[in-house]
Amino acid sequence: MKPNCTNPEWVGRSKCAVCEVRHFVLFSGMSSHELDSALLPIDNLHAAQHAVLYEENTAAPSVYTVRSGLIKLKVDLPNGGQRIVRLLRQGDVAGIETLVGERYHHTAIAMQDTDVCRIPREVLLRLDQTNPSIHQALLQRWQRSVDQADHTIVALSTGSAEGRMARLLIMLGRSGDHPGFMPCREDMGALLGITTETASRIIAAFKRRGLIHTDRENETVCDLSGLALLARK
Amino acid sequence: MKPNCTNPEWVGRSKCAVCEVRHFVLFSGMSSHELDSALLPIDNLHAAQHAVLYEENTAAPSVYTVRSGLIKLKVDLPNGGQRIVRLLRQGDVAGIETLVGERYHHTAIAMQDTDVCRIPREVLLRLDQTNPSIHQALLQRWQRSVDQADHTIVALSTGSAEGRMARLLIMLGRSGDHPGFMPCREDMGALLGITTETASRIIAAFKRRGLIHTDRENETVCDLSGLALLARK
DNA sequence: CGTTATGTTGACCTCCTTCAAAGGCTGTGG
DNA sequence: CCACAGCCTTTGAAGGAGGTCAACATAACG
Repeated sequence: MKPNCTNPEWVGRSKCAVCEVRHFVLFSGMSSHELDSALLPIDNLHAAQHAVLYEENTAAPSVYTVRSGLIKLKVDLPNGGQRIVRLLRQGDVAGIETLVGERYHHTAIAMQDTDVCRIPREVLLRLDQTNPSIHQALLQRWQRSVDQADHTIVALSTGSAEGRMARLLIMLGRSGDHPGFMPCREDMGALLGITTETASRIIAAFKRRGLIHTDRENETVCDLSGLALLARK
Repeated sequence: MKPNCTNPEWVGRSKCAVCEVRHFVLFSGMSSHELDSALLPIDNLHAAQHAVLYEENTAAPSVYTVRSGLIKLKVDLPNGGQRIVRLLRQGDVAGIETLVGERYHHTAIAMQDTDVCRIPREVLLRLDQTNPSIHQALLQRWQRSVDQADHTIVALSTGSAEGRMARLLIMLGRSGDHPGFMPCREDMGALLGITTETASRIIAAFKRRGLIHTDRENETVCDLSGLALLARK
């Protein structure tokens, strides 16, 4: 995981005021002046695909906000398997549990090349107490986590494997950041609570049925309306 | 849903200072004086079994904290079915989403006779801004919602139906409030993402295997260590 | 005492898992 | 440049787990 601080634009801390996604991330409510005067020890990091941001049950010093890319939060199962609990995209927050607890509740791994801001626990705690707009933004992120968890219960863990897969593809398709990103079959299985083989079979069947194409640039395009039909039942 | 206000002890608002579960609920951080002087328009309600606290997608004027009993949060599925997203017990909070949004995200229904405190949205928003201990308690409840949602993903929506059921029974057994409460089979199915029939079959099999007994008072007792074995895989 | 809701059980069939093998893609070293 | 290893995907075959539909039992209730 490589800090962006080599770039002179990022001298030791991330200049949130010039961040192109600042409207999506936590500090969107702060004025440029506030941000400048805060001298925040916030780092802008680049996480290569498969990089691990933090691991389940380890000490939790930092919160991360996603600037671009895709992060999975997974937990290990007692039988050796694993389950992906949530996917995080632009504007989502990883590791908020650090604000009320000592340890991370998941393992966070980049599924694509991903840019994140790393914010120390204490900084965010202080901002939460002193800055009402940050406070409000924090509450919203927390609720977003709940909503996303609920979504993986209702949409990705309920009904037939085919229906779940359709809902997953729709969800990925709605991603503004990298439309049509295809996780590996193993991750799909861990997201839907099915085996890798079943995930592969379903994707293959979707391709044969024309619900998924892979164009010349190796990008996958989904027939969202067709998938929506499958997602209903 | 019947207000407790007929009881002279509860004259129009809940006297949180004398609440026997105040250490579990939101206002545990406030002094008696603070509570008394706040004149909070908080109602103490009794929800009979099957009573509906609020419905999905309706306007959200209030947050509820559970004083005793058991509440289910469910969502309706497009195909007519339903999925229970989480269970709330003593100290849990229902409807926090009201603090950052306009509508409830679930339907909340009492599974047993349940006592709740109903707190108006605005009151909680104000307390959150003015009282740091309330603020902290609120963050903790929010995180608890996330943890509970994650638990229903990992423990109740992953693995074989038998394993899920074992984990559900263990979870219900740990309930300090009403140990060994048995939901109806339909609710079990909706919690685990399986059919009512499968839930019934598994419970029946557990009884035959001696993992569950029903004693003379019709209370069910579980062999938690035996269930823990099944829960592992 | 019938009525209704809920739990149980059976039969059948579909879907998913499991185990195994083969194909395809990529990077590496000869 | 080719061969080979390693990883991921795909596919097959077989068995098991769970869904579906239906019948029946049981308990609660008017």
